[in-house]
Amino acid sequence: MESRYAPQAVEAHWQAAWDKHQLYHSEPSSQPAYSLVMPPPNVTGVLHMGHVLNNTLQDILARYARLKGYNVCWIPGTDHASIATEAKVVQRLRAQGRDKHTLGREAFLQEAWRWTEEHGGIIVTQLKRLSVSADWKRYRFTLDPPLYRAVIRTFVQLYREGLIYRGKRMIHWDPAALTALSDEEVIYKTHDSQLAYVRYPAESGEALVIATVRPETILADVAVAVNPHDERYAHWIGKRVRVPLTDRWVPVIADEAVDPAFGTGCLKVTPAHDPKDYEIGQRHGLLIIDIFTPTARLSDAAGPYAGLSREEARTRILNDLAAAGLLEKTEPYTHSVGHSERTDAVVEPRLSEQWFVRMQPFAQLALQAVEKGEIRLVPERFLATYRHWLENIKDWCISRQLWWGHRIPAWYAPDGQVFVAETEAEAHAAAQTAGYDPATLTQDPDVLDTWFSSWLWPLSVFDFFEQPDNPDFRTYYPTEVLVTAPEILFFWVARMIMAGYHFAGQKPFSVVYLHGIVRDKLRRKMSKSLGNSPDPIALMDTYGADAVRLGIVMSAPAGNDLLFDEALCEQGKNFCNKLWNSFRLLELWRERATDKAPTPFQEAAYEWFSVRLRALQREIENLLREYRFYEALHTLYRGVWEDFCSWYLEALKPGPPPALLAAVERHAETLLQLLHPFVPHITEELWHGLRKAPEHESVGLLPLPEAAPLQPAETALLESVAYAQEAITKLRGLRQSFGIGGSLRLTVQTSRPAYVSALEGWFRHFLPLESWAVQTEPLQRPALRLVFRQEVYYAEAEGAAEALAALRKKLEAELEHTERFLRTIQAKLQNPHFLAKAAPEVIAREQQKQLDAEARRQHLVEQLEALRM
RNA sequence: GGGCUGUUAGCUCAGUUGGUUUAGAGCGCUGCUUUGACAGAGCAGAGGUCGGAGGUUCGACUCCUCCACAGCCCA
Repeated sequence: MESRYAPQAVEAHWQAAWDKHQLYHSEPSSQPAYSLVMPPPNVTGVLHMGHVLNNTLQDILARYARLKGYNVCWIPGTDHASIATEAKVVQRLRAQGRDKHTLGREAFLQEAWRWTEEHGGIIVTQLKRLSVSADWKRYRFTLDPPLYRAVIRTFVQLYREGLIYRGKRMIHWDPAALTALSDEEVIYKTHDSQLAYVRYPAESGEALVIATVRPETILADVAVAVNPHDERYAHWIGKRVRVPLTDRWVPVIADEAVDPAFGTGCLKVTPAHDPKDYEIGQRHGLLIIDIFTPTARLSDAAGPYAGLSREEARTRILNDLAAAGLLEKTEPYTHSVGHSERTDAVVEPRLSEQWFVRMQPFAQLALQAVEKGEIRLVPERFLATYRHWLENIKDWCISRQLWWGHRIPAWYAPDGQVFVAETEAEAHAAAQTAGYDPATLTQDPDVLDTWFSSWLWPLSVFDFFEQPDNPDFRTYYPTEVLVTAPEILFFWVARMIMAGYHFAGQKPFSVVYLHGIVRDKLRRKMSKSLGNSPDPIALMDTYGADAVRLGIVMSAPAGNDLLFDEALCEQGKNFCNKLWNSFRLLELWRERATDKAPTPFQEAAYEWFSVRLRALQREIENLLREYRFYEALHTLYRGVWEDFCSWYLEALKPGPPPALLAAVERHAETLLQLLHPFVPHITEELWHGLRKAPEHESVGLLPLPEAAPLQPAETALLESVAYAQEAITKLRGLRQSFGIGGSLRLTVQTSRPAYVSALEGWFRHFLPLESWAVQTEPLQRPALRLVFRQEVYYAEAEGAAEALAALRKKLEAELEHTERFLRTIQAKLQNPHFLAKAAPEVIAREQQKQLDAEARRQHLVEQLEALRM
């Protein structure tokens, strides 16, 4: 073995081997199943740190479940990402001087498929580089024929159940992608803008002043509204004002929706371009003037302003208002503006004919499941957000004016009659029956929101819609846990829950683990433009995939956003190296093993670590059961570095004889198993080195039995060894700070000589000791003293005499601390309220503390006395 | 504007139902050690009046209220 661990070749080797032997392929069996579905990344995406986090956590769960003997089925897949992919294809066409519409639907889809094939394999390869132990044989893509059919089938079903409808509604319009968006696809960003105060003249010559951030929509005004309770404007109601820059007269109306506190308390009503205004318009039967084109330029309805962009029109209109003396003032104003999640274009509220899912009935299902505890959110605090969203849910706009995706299975007759059916033939037949000529039918050109296929994911990957009772579905559904980011709790998680209950009558998963967003160490979101988003592949090339996995988990405390720092990968790499070298030491011992019997201390150390390892395993397993990945790793990290390397292996030096070594190697093997979910490659390599197992066997598939609970005697053993280790550390500190080089003659004064004597081996091994004595009486000679717990350690050594003065300072400081502590305890014990109200065992504990502290003070005082001699 | 978190060592975080002796860890920092598994290391050390102000309680990092600051989600 080399003295430095080089991950690259090792990782490549094991990845290939696992793949070749299909270690992670699952078939239904009598073993209990543990299944999970991967949140499918965009098919044409590239791996970023968010994927690394998401998939590492799932991989840890999957590998851990295998150790515990489950039949683990982890379904990987990718998402067609309708709008994102289409945007990229359109962009490429544009670069080639072509465009979607002249190309036509069929040719465009061919382009899109070509794009998908070119870029689709990249992320899969990258996930494998990270060593995602998914069942790649079961890879699914949301446009695969069975999944496509599932989408169509559920659309038809919901339509027939009256849960899908078509209607003219105000939706968010993306003027760049030229499509409708769902509420969830709109991202609000703060904008610094201008609030313009505009005069609307009345016939009387008076004028109403209205504050607006969107003066360009003045041209679409059809009324002015005030709050009915607003006395300032009571006499205006029913009068008419002229819309500035036009000669259109509009009524002043009263509506509760007007906020009297905003601006001047008057609202210009533009039903075509604002959702709130739309509702006011509906209530008052106002007409609708639409002045925008689909690309959000001003249309012919805007007269002289036709052809301008929103921004240009805003500037021009402000100028014209000023010139006409109708602009009272402008003031700076900060507000939130909706942007398209995918194109970042400022969205425009737009009235249009779209398909919607009625969400009310679904919301009930999704809320109940979580509130009744059938599905658990981790961390739990997301329940509040989840509930709030579901209680205020609006219907889901599912049609998109795009081509890449699942095409809406609706056909229209020339008079607008709709026929929804799974196939064109069925639609034609239905039309025929209804007395229409099938030849005149045209299919809806739109496709469905990407999430309309994603919400079926846990069902469709197991072919539920094709064969509801198939063995895969029966075995693997519901899945165990969904690991994802909170930002898609509504987009996706809630809707999967709805779909699970509605279509299959069962939850899709039992636990939702929500991890944070990966940020840089300055808390900034990772983004390409900031250049603060490291390329995971480059990181893996530098540090190794195991180290990157450690790095990302070490930066991930449960539930919070995580601050990723490349230094953590370095730390991960160092940890791998440490682990590597500990196995090198075992190998060295194996080569040099002699037939001598183990020393009593080696046996004692072995006994100790046997218990310590069990305690560690129990701790780690408890933490993993609670999805506390970081803490589980941290426990393991310290267990390896401190307990295993610094104490156990050190204690066994210069090396155990073969029989004991074999037992030590079993300890090492258990450690490898515990580590395997976090660092699969190095553990596999070390295990094969240790066991010389054939390539198709894996430490990750070696059963890991439950660790037995600790008996009281075992807990006491751990406690006493921890005591010895702490005392040894303090004595080493004493030696270091007083510059003592040689070995110590150690005398321990104690009231519990048996307890201390049992630990002699540890002191002898870890401190250079010349002699060791345990007694109940104080030492009468001058010596270095350490007062630790109930004992006094007297250390005599060459050169110690000179250090006595320095020791006095240390003891004095300690005495002061002890006295301060004692005073607080005494105050407590003299407080009659405390004695009257505190529980007896609490009082007893405080009294014991007082006794201990008094004894320690006594020791310290005596030591100081002795030093003055 | 509505809702939800958080504020503990230089940084990132633990701290289980209020009472374990001076509130813990990792990293970083300081000093010593180039000792035979590992300098990608070893050994030790320093460092915090638990955001502020009140309150409840015999007792508060822990419970309550208010304030300040930071962040997230939603409109």
